[in-house]
Parts: sequence; C-alpha cells; structure tokens
Amino acid sequence: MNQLDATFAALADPTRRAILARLIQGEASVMELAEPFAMSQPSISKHLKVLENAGLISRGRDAQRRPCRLEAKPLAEANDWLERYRRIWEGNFQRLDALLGAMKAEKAPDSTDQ
Amino acid sequence: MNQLDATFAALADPTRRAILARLIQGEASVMELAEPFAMSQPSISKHLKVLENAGLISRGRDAQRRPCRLEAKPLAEANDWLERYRRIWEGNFQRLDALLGAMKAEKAPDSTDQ
DNA sequence: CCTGTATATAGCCAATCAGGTATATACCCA
DNA sequence: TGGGTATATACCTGATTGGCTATATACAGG
Repeated sequence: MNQLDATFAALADPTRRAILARLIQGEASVMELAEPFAMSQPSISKHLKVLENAGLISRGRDAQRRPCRLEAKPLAEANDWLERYRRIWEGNFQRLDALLGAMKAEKAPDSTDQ
Repeated sequence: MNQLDATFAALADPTRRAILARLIQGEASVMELAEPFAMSQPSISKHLKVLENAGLISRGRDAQRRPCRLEAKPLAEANDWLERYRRIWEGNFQRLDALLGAMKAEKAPDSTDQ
C-alpha cells in the first residue's frame, strides 16, 4: 500500500477524520481522543494505529500516556493529488488539459447529456 | 456512508485514482478505461460503480457503450476538508487556529490563483 | 433473427475492516 | 509490593472489499 492509498483510506472513516480534527488543537492522549465517541478504548486505539501507520499522527510518551500529535505532511500529498482536478470542479474545464495530454478527441466538442 | 467517506474511500484505490486521472482527458468507455490494467472487465466495472456511487463519475449512453465522465465536485469537498490542515503541513501552525476552531475556510480576499 | 460487441450482474473466495470483550503491559504512587 | 490508571494486544464476529469466472443483458448491423 503506497502513501496515497494509506492516506485516503485513513481519511475514509469519520471517526478518524474527527480525531485528526481534534488534533488540530494540539496533542491529546488516547483517553481524551476517545471521550467524544461512543466506542470502546481499544477501538480508538485501533483507529490511532491506522492513522499512525498512514503517517498522519505520531506518538510521544508522557508517563503512561501516549500523546498523539498531528503529522500533516501526507495530507499535503493528498492535496497535491486533488489539485489536478481543481480546474474541473471550478468549472474552468477547458480542453487545455486534453490538449496538453494525450489528445484523443473522437467525441464531438459538445457532449450532449447530463 | 456520507459523501466525504465515499469520496475518500473511492480515492483509496490506485486503480480508481488512475481511472479518474484518465478521465481528465475526457470521456472514455469502459473498454478504454480497462485497457491499461491487467484486470478483468468486470473488475473495472466494479471500480466504476464505486466511483459512480461516490458521485465521482457519471455515465452516458452511446449505443452499447456507457461512456464515463468525470464529476469533480465531490473532490472539491474533499479538498476543502484537507485545506483545514494546510497551515499545519506548511509549517505555519499557530495556536490561533485552535482558538478559532475548525472554521469553514472562507476564501482569502486575493483569490487570484487558478 | 443471429451474431458480435460492450457492459453489467451473480456468485465465489480470501483478505481486510470495524467493532466488541477480555486480558496484558506499562507506569505512577502510596 | 500492590493498586489504580492509561494504553495495547489477542481474539472473535459480521460486513465489506477486490479480485476472479461464468453468464446475462443491451444494442448494432447483416
């Protein structure tokens, strides 16, 4: 599994996204992260492991706590990937991309349905 | 499964990301999309269904072909979510963000770039 | 109508996932 | 040393995933 796979897979779960959102505010222990969720502590630990394996968090040591901290760099890579589509979702999709890439314009310039 | 879940889950697979990348160049049939992959046609159809359910592609009808076209709007939503983390991965992380909470990013006044 | 082509569906399988409970480990403090 | 707290690990389960093959459907053209 490459980095992008791991990043997007980690982000596909709302609990994990909420954990990351919480970590914007700074480090937090597992207990603190678990508190908002109706979910067992081991399940949260599992989510944290997914995030850690994806490189989205790192963990420290503070007595028996293992505080989690956000590592946002992989998100930058995901963002870069998405940026390729920006001109399309912003509606500025001109055939520029097609012209610059491998041009296969077999379709009429006006696509009918949708 | 909400929209963001579906979007990120769809993006977590490299075959599906490659399909989306191909569709930047314009519509393509299932056969055309399948061609670069060492994978059966039904498997590609399954991937397309995932993308369609996530709202990332839509399909037309052209005789027996079901051409796929990119629908990038859900990617904008994913991008918005990621943008909340930009200042962190860019190293400008100041506590200010935490205090302001996770606000929906209002576009900066310059908004020039594109 | 028959055939070929494009695509979808059904059913199978192994792997992974997301949750749970029970238990182990690690560390602090009295 | 022993108890309490924080976290991780092991194991179970049902659902989902991603691939396959075989088959069904939809359509075009002779």
